[in-house]
Amino acid sequence: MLPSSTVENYLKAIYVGETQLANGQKLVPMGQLASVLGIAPGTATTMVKALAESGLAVYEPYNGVRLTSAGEKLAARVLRRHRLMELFLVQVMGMRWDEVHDDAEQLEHVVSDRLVERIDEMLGHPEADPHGDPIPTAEGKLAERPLDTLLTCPLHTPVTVARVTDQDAAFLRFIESHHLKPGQTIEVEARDEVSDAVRLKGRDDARMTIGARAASKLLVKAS
Amino acid sequence: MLPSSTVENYLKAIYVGETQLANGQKLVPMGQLASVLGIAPGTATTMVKALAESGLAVYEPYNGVRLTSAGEKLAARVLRRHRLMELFLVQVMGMRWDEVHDDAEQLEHVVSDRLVERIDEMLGHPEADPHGDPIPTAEGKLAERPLDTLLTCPLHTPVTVARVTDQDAAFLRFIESHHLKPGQTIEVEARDEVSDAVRLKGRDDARMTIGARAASKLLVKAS
DNA sequence: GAACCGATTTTGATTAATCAAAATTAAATC
DNA sequence: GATTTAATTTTGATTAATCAAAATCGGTTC
Repeated sequence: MLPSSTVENYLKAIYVGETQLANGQKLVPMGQLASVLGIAPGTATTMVKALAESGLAVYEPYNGVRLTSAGEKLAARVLRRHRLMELFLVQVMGMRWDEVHDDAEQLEHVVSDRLVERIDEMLGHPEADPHGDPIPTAEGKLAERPLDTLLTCPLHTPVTVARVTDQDAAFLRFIESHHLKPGQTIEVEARDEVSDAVRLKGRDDARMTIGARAASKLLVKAS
Repeated sequence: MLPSSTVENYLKAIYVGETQLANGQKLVPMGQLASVLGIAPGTATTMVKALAESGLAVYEPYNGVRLTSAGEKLAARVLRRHRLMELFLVQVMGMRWDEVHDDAEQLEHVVSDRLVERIDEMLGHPEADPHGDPIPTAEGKLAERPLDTLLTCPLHTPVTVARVTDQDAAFLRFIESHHLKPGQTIEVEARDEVSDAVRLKGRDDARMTIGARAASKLLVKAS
């Protein structure tokens, strides 16, 4: 029984939700799930019970939900398709990185294994999509490495942008126009708790100040 | 209100069904519709009534159904996507012409206008897909020209294969291996009503005999 | 014209996915 | 410990799409 697009979306949301949990936590709460999927809370409860029934998730009433290994496998497949499609649309179809999310959101549910693997090959078995999000392997392994954000990385030290964790088109265009895309090198000059601001030194020593909320969406590694 | 994949499939089936009607006929019978869509006859009736309700089709009880101009517009859009995707999968993704149908069947419902038009451009605004089926324009115009089949074309006269009206993979592979793909030139040497056979002269004067049913699926034009 | 037959329509049910609103629970506050 | 609150679950309905099987229709056949 192959999963419907709806089920795939639930699995993906739980999978991604799990990776974002504070250390130690292991259950994604219903409220969060409902909100990222844009559905009523009661709907999430009903659906998650069905997922548990079919062995894809473990459901603890009032606590939340996590995936079984079967569920994780399926979720990784969907995420693999999504991220490969995003990269394909940018690299091969020449689309902008801020306009590929919605297409990938649809395509992830319908592309055949044959086509996905051909795309993977055409792209040279890439490890990350245009936003730096890691692409699960065909076997369902996801290499999530722990990264600093611009709120946690050391000051006055060159770092390389590795990942942008927001799909909003306007935000992505801002990132691009300020040379903050994955691969580019920057440095945090100062953080101010009170004003909630982070001051950066970018390419050509350009200075810019962004809010803490935005800074937390830029993941970096030492460079 | 954008149409569901199901509705798109009904529209496409009616649209294609209309073009295959004997001259003078204008209604697609429910039975045929149900059979090409692989659904129960009663389901077709119910759905077609709903299509009529929403102004996409005209339904005459016990006689059949045809599209309104609004329905035709939508159907042409779906067909355009399907055929452009087939050609894209062959030309750009390097897939074989006998393996692209199922992927295109899914993709036709989800690719965005932006992506479709980019593909159209990348392919140089093509007029036909790999099977020779004409691609409707973005405005919904379909250039269906009347063609002979190998059962109706003149004998002992060179003709060019223009279109293969069967998506069966085994059949397509047969066509390919015998050099009968669209664009290739052949000649009908003889037809025999009794044995139901058609004898052809192909590339390098190769002789072959095919059945009338197969011959009717090869559309040709004078060359 | 009566009887039959194949195609079509109706009927009654089912499944997946959803919502709004009422009921309940767990945890936090007093 | 009683009360309030926020999250969650339950309930009752709805919509889209489907089926099987019974009923009906339209057009031959006798």
